[in-house]
Amino acid sequence: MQDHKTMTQESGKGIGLKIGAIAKQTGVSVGALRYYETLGLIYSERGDNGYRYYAPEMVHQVQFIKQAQTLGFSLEDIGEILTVHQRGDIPCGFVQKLLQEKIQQLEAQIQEMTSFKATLENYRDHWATTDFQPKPGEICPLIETLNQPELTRVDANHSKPIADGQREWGC
Amino acid sequence: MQDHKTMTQESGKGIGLKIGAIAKQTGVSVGALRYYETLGLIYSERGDNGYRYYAPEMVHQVQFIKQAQTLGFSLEDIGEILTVHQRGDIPCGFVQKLLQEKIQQLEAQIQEMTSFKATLENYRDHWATTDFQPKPGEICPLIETLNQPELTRVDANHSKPIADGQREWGC
DNA sequence: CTTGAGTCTATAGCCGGCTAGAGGGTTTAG
DNA sequence: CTAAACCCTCTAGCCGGCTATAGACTCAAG
Repeated sequence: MQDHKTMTQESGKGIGLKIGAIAKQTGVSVGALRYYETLGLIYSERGDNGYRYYAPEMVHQVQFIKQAQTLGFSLEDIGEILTVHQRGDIPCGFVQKLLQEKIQQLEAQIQEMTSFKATLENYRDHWATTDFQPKPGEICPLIETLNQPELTRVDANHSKPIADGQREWGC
Repeated sequence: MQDHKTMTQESGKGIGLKIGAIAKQTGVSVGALRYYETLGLIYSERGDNGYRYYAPEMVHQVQFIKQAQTLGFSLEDIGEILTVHQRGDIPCGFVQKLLQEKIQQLEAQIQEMTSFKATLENYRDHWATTDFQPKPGEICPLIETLNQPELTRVDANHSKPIADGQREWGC
């Protein structure tokens, strides 16, 4: 016995669940559900009143979508998974392939960000030991002197900075 | 002696540089320059023809914007830096503060992504040792069994997975 | 004088995953 | 019966940093 409201909506005329019932049971907003339908992730039958009526299995399908999102899958990915499923095939192999791709993308992004962070730390540490006084026409010598090759080429080697002595950070 | 075309545009009536000249000298598109102007990052005087005429210093200012972008600063950040500069203050301290914030945000993102990646790897490795056969009504048991607490709580401890034996991945 | 290159404004679109609102019709609880 | 709660479609907006049109004007070279 769920709650009263849900019950009446579920039974009603035996056609199916209205969109609000799906929303309540899944925690996904009505707007999002309509959006999923435009993407073909879920589907419904329409009553004479124009209302969407969903088969009870759609609750599960929406939960599946939510779950897949927590794994970082895009709605497009999820659409492909569901397409495989609806062809009658088992999408697990495909899901594993997608997951492996996600992991690799993540790895690449992490590397990129780590390297970038090292570059920024490099700048920060270098700047921390420098006095600044913009030359006429300069905005911020910190940024404007970045073209110096030793600074721009560092790339994740932040242990031993730059500072070869005689650079004219003359500001 | 730059090239001929640029020369004529630069001199002209002595009013300033037209937008195309700025674009050529900085490598920033005309559209982007107009966009910067709507954000207040650069400014121009208008001729009687309605054209923008830029002071030569604007070339430098646009290069500054580009350079600051390579450090990960948003155009909004850059606008604030330029505001400080145009007040007559030296923005270096402010820039250092912003940079430090960027580094910390980056660090937080990297940690988050690393942890997330570990979770995904955990799933992947667990799934690699499992046979899949969806139960009736299931779409992909890989995804649908994620609610099991040992799997969802892993968090960056990917060395010793889960698999306590008797789980009914009965599919 | 003509033609092509440059400039102007204003608007729409992109990426993803929605949310919010207007302006209607329908259903349901009391 | 009535009012609230629900449902519908269509449109616009968000985030950032632009790009890409359309339609009109101006300028420079031959």
